Amino acid sequence: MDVAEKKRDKKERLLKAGAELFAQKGYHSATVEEITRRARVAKGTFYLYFKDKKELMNNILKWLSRRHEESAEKLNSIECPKERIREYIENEIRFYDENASFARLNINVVGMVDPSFPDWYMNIQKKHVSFIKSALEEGCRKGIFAVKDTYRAAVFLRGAVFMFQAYGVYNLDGEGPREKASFIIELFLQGAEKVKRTG
Amino acid sequence: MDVAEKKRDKKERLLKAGAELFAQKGYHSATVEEITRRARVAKGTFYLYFKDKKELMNNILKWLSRRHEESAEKLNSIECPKERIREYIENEIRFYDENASFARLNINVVGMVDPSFPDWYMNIQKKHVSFIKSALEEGCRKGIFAVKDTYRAAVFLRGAVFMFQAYGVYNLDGEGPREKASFIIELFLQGAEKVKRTG
Amino acid sequence: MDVAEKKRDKKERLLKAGAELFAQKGYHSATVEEITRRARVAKGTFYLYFKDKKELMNNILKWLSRRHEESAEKLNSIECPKERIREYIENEIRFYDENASFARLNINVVGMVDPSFPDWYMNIQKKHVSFIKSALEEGCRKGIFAVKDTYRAAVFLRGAVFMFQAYGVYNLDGEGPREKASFIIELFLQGAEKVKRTG
Amino acid sequence: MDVAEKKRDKKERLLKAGAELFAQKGYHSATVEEITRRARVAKGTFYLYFKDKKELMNNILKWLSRRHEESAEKLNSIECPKERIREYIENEIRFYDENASFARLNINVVGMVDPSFPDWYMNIQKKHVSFIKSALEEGCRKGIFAVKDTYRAAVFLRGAVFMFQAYGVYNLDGEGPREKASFIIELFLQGAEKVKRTG
DNA sequence: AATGAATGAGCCTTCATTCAT
DNA sequence: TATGAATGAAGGCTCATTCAT
Repeated sequence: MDVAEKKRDKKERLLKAGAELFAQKGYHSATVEEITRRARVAKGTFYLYFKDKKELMNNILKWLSRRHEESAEKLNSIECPKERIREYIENEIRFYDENASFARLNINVVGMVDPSFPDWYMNIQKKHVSFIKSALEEGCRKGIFAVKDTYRAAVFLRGAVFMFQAYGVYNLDGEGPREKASFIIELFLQGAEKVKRTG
Repeated sequence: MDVAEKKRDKKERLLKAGAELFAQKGYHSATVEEITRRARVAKGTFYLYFKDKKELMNNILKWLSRRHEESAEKLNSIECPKERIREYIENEIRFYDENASFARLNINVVGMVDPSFPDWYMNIQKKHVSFIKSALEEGCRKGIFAVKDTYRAAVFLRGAVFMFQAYGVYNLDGEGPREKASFIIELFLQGAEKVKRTG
Repeated sequence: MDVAEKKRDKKERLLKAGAELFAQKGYHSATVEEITRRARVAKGTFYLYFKDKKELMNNILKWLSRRHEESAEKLNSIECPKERIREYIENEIRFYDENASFARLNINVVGMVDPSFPDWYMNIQKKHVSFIKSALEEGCRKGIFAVKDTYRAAVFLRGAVFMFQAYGVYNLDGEGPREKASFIIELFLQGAEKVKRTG
Repeated sequence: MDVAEKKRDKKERLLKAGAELFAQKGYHSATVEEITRRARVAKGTFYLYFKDKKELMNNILKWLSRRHEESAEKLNSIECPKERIREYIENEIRFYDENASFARLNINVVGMVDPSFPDWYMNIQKKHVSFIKSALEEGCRKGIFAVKDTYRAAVFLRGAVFMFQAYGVYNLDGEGPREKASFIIELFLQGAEKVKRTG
């Protein structure tokens, strides 16, 4: 492993350790000392890779977001908007299942430390909402969906997904992403009212 | 104003100041000094009313929750479960609108400071979910709703409501609680699928 | 001793401790911990009286300058400019003898820590020079002195005095202020050239 | 350029960079990192040439002193003590004009960092004083000067020169070394008193 | 010899908490 | 009960120095 690789490795270890600890104890309660200890690195080394603690946080957010986005890349190639949303939901739930620390971070970060953090967070939400919105609009054009206000409907759906994610993170739930996703999309599409339906 | 009242007064001022500052800057960034200054009370006095900073937070959470619950008390007297849910949603949105600091606190508090805080938070969520669940069950029995898994459906709805609350707090939205509530309940009940319905 | 007095006392103790330690080891090598220990005060207490270490330095400089100026106040009431300069010199030497730490501070401070420090220092020098200059001008008008360039002559004399001060501080010299002052003024007035003089 | 030359070159670059930075920001505020960067040398290389930062400072002081002494070497060949002093003064002023960083260093160094530094500094002063003293004694023997206490007179003159140097460094003055030197020597020799003189 | 990544002691500063009045 | 001065533990960050390459 050459020097450049070693450096990359160390930086990743710091990002990982930071993500875990920030998620576990919050930004303030996680100390730089603790982070470096977990990353098996001396305290001073931290500052070779990050200007300060805040920058680590920013980097973690970017780093995790990128991974999150990567996990969603394949979605755009799905033709059918209904199916696309289904996959989106499944992917969301799975990603949170597999990246509990990201989930907690997302939640923890809101409103903390730096005024820019919550903004960053709401931007992510807005991206999700706008992704869903496009799919809904396309679906409406194609005669699959029937919603008048696609924006609000997207917020609505995003909320439902989010809550399932949170429940998953807090271990209040015990089922797989696929089942959850199916449940959500079905309920979203068909509603909860007792009516007779005809195809 | 007798002594007992005066005491209550000071305690409330501290609770209020704490709630505002915690919501604004987060738990760690709001200092005891700042809180007491805003409450027009000497720093030492703080510790006559609260064992420590954490206890203030706990008290604030309880205090705000109580107010939140009070705002929801009338709901139980509503006969029709559909209407009850509608009112619940409207009340939720309105309460967050009117208590933005509570909203932010709720969001901020998650995962912070003390392992007990997120637990407390999820307990609140569970209460909401279980309230919705009961209404759904009742509605199913009465032939108004048709959901197989009332628990998941409740989580679903709670999520949708939550996201609208959050959007409201972050000023990303400009409509009244009533309209939002109507939108949510309609979508929840009728779904988004383009199908013919027969009564 | 009431609270206000106690506070004043503590502040003075910190100023004194700071002056001594800064003089002894320089600004950077003297730690806040050390200063508070010497002032018999807890470390945190320091920050009740001074915003930071730099502010302590600034306060010390002002504090010592004020004392220095006070020691020179009586000078202006001396009629004869020659005598006034004589007294000035004597006072300078004595003040440095008695306030060795001030002397060292003056010397140490130059160019250190903060760009404003050397400016401050040269301003002090300029004040001295301009004091001497006035006396020389007055003396010229009264026919006591004969110097064409009073400004440069003042710089000249100030330098001579300064060097005697420094020698005193560094214990390279063993005579009293009065003798030194007399020597300086005589040499300044009569020069070093071997010539016959007639009254 | 062979290896030995290269080494010398690097060492000189470090000395130069150190001298400039110490003069500019003071000993503590100039970091080894900064010094090596300016000298276009890796950080670790520093320790191949100097045991530690303090040793660099010591070397700089010696290095500059040597240059200072070299600039004064021709003085000893001047027969007439009066002229020798005149040249000495001129050289002093000129050297400081041309080596402002040395001047600042001299001033900054006093009392800083290490107890040995001010000692070193006062030793330089003593050398100057003793140089002047010899010239004065010789002048007295030759009937040019008339001073009883040549030691104190030398301190006196050294101080005057020093202050002109300092004023020059701080840009408070705008004349050439020759003029300043003439002014100083004249005032020193003839004094400031208004008296009739006969040859 | 040269490099620059890595180290960790040490310092300034903050702030929750205590305590004398 | 109320005050606010005093405390000191703890944390972020710097930087001289070491060391593997």
